[in-house]
Amino acid sequence: MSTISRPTSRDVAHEAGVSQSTVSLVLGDKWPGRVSPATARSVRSAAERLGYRPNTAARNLRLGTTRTVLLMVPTLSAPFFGPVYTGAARVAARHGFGVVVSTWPDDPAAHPSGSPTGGPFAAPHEAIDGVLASSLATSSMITSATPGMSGAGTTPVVTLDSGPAGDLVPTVDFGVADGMRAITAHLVGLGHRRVGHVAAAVDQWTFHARADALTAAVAALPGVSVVRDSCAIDVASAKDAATRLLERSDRPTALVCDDDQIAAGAYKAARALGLDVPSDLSVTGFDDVLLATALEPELTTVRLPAEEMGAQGMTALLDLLAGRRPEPRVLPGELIVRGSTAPPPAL
Amino acid sequence: MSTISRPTSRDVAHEAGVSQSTVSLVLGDKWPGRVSPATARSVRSAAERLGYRPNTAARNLRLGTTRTVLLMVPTLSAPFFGPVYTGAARVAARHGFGVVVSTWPDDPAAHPSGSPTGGPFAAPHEAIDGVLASSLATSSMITSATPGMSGAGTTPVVTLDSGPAGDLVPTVDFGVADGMRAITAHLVGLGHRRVGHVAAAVDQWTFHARADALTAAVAALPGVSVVRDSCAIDVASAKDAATRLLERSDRPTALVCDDDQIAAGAYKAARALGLDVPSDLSVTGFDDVLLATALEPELTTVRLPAEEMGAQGMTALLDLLAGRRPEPRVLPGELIVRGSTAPPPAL
DNA sequence: CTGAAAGCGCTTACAG
DNA sequence: CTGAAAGCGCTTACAG
Repeated sequence: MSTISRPTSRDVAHEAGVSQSTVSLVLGDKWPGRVSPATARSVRSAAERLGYRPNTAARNLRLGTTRTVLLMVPTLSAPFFGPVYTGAARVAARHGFGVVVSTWPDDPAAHPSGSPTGGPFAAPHEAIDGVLASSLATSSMITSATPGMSGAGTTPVVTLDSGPAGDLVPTVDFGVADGMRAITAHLVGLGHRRVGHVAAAVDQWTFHARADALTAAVAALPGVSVVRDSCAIDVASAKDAATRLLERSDRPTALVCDDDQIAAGAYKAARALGLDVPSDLSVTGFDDVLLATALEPELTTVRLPAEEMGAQGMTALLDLLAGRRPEPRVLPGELIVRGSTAPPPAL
Repeated sequence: MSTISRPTSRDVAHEAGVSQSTVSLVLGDKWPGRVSPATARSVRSAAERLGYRPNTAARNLRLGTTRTVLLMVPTLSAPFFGPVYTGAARVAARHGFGVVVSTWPDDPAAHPSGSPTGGPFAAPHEAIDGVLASSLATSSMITSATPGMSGAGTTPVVTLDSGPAGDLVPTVDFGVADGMRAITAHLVGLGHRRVGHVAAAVDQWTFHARADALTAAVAALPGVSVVRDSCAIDVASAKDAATRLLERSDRPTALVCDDDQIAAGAYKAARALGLDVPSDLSVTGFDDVLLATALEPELTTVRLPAEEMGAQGMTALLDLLAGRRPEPRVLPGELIVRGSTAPPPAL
């Protein structure tokens, strides 16, 4: 064995006194019935002794796969997507896969000089076996979710948090509609009748679903009404939108916010108008990121299992790569009641 | 050309009417002086026509490199490390490198069942060309920063936010000491004389540096004193630590917090004690993550260019891989004065 | 200036 | 049960 460079399967073969192909069979777990148990044992121990680890590039070249999947997210600067990656990478690693991340071309942080290629995707730096596409715009749904750089054929895709897709593609979604219904029930149970919705002006399935679910939930309840304004997902825009809602003559007594960051903006709007949260105004969020418990009072919100979504998405993609057709999955959100919601002020 | 699978350099050669090696020379930009310009042009156009992209696995196998670097961070669930990754990946992509992320083994989210291998590192799923190691514990500094899984020889390492390392390893750090000095000067300029330090009880260089810098800055100013308490980096622990400081008989008029999340805990402690920020108590943070402007009042803090650190770290690692010895770099933080600091209350 | 050939380290028929 | 051999798609001496 050479001590300079890392050992190859030939080194292991030499050490064990067998041929290189036998090593490959044993270490690839294809040996039962083809190699004697004793030989298999000696190969394993030789490999261990030498600290052998197979060369990924060689295996990939031979097999025509990369054991790499691409996770596409809107941005990595938002607190929500780190955990999605973590979950996906954990499951991937268990199966010898790596995960590379790419942000959509319109994320200025990742593509300062503009996207080099056409289409909705930035070309990844290397070939990939599959794509995990998170938070797609409703319009770009399925067709464009198939990157064009794969030469011919189609790259297997699983969409995350992008809504149902029939049989076209496996999906993993959050139960956002149930989450919105839980928020509505909670607020109405507290006595609220005029609800404001501070909606994210972002063309993603999840936000359309949130708005639709709130509208539907309120419509089912006589005497309850909802007014809506929308904003970008940043605190300043959210504060402006919330202020517009709170300056209406029929001021809402509760503000349902499309995510936790927007809720932070609603807090600011309330304070600026001299309204106390929660005694004058109830506020709810969505996601349950760190921010939710950093705010004062702590935020009533719907917890979305981001890491679990990454993990389940990767599991589905692995199934797909193995030729199976994974069922659509929906991960339930959980209403977490904290200090930002209370009965509306007495009339 | 086969329409089934993706084109290889042989397909391009056939299309251009040249040999495969000529294609390789041209596309690898090694042609000047060895291939005629006309031939080079025709190869390029053939490659373009076919949508040729070189097979990474084959190149890696031939060259013995992976064009993959490993970014090791404490956790991806904290808002700080997403941008570090983004910056590193951006520079890497420009040079045909990919970045895989791994968290230290003690991150429970990423390693639910414990770390399989010994040593301070979880083994990455594949071979790598280099390591970007962020936020090392002071004790584990250099020696353990060299993963043992690279067979023989050493894997090139650049440390981020882990302090100076002499000539042992290239480093990229933040100017945290200057940042602390700026905070101190700001507070003392406002009239504060009793400062509390809510320190992160985390064994990383950056936090030791923050504490030391604050101690030194205060020691240089007659009549100014500092008291210190420490906590884990979460809002609840920070609230407790801040409360202990604020219940002292010589209550500080300003709380210098080791990061923005800790500052959020300080806000809570203040509110619980009926103290207004900033009229009764000034609070400062560190990092300037999203949270800083979500809080009310918005937080005076030191902005740390996280994405820039990722980018510069990758640049340094690329230099190192090219055989150069990149100089240590220090990225200055910037004091951002917002609404959480004001003169101390009149006596 | 151009091409034929070796070889990176694997996996997998195929022959014995 | 075991081994010799082909070949994945590149890069780079080497020969012409």
